Amino acid sequence: MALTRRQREVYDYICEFVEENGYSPSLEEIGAHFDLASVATVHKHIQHLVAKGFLRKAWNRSRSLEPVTEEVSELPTIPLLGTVAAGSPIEAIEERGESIRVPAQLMGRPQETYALKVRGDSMIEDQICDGDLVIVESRSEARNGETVVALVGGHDATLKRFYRAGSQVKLVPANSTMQPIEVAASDVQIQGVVRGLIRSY
Amino acid sequence: MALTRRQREVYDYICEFVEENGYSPSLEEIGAHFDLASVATVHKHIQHLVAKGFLRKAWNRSRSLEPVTEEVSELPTIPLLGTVAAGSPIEAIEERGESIRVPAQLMGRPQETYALKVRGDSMIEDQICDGDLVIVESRSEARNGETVVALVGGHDATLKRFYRAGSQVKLVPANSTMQPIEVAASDVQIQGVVRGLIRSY
DNA sequence: TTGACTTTCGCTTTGATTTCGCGAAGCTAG
DNA sequence: CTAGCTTCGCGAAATCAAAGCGAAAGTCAA
Repeated sequence: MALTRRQREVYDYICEFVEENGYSPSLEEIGAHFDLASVATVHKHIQHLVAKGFLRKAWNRSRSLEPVTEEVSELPTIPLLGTVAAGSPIEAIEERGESIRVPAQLMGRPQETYALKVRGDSMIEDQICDGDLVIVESRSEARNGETVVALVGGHDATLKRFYRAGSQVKLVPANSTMQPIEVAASDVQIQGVVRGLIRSY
Repeated sequence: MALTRRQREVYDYICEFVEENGYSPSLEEIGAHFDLASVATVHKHIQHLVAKGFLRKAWNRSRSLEPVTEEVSELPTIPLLGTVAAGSPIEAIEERGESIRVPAQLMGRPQETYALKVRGDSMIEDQICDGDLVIVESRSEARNGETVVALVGGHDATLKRFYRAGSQVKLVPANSTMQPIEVAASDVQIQGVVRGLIRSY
């Protein structure tokens, strides 16, 4: 989406104006700067800029122009859904409404990622410990060996390693003092796969 | 959400007032400053500012205006300085010029925080493994038990647990197959203390 | 209770944005 | 070259939001 020369000039002027004044110029002011006799002209330029993604604006709102800054490294915000038991499955995921920001490198598809606070030490041998935040990508399938959030029996969420053999699924804790859970694949619902981890000391 | 000129003026005045007096102006005072005859006008401006996220206020409380500091979207960027050996000290910290953004909850003082990529498995029992990114707060002193980045003999950076007994310092790897380093306090320079950890699968 | 504030209501004015239809240039493909 | 496209420009009318007034009612803290 390339701009024409005129559009570029208008865009630059708007940016400059906003930078300087803290509010956006009116169509008339823009027109005056370019010696244009009709605001309709300015309006059309702005529509093009919006269409091409260089500007955002609210409809029919005074001075609502906003240059779109290509925030290269804007941190995605994802919801913190609740707590997941790393040990025996004790509680399901529950909505808590919080949200956190995570580094982009931990994220796959932005819309389908969420965070859970880990409870218990059952994944300790995978270096996931109590209190850690795991970044989970929402998926309904997993590959062998991946660490997953799984719903067993429809109501208990748990964090385990996933292995499938035929129609049987093994959910293995990374803790040698604990036993794997082995159930029919139909009784397990994969909620997501762990993509990242954040720990705060 | 862009402001109109008037809204920006009002907002600026409120900020200035708060800055100067330590409390927020009343509607009447704001009105007086702009020669407005009705507080209703001021009230409307403030409602817009609140709606656009520039101001917060308590309902029906005198002088409860609070300019919203843009801290929410202002994400701390910290430099990724290089690699630190979690095992035997093999290489010093070296500048690589990269930088990453981290969640605010991992940060202490923004200016004095940096990240290092961990190499080796010597901190494995503290659930820090090869490839992890540790968030380090720059400090020259540490308390017993903290995980630190230390310079031993002036040139080798290493990640260890810190224990001090008198003038002796013990740097303990969290890996039972490895030996602690024990040296005079004068030979150890603490570079920083680990505050957080980020792992990407 | 009182007085210092904030909310809310209806109404007017002012200022900006939208939308119309029209025309002149300029680019581009057939 | 030229038909068909897009950009760029004009001006006027319509529409809507912002910005203002004054008065009355409601709240809170002291």
